[in-house]
Amino acid sequence: MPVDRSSDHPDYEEQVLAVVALIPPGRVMSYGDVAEYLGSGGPRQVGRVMSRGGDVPWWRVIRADGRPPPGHEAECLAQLRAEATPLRPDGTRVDMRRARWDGS
DNA sequence: TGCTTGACTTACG
DNA sequence: CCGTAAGCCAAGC
Repeated sequence: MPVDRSSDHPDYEEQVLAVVALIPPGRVMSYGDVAEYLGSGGPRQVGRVMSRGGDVPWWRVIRADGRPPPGHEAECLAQLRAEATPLRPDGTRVDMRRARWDGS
């Protein structure tokens, strides 16, 4: 009989991590962007996977307002800066208009 | 079974 | 710029 996966997504973590790994240096995606790219779940689910951690450039996934996740601001900004990611003049947020990656 | 929590987002004041 | 409110989805207790 067909497997009921209507509420079963054990591979979701793999999907999210795969997309994050595809983000090129100097670019970023918001949690909502990753969710939309996958076409499943939502920003919170992506955030949940990211919080679990993974061998991916997690710093390239930030909030929609261009601000890094709480508790990782310094590390995230350090990495973004090292990769020449377009930052706001204040240096505390990312210039989403330029840094946002659409998957091209 | 039901409420709380969380690396979210958008809108309003 | 900051705080609050509502919407959102899955996991944990």
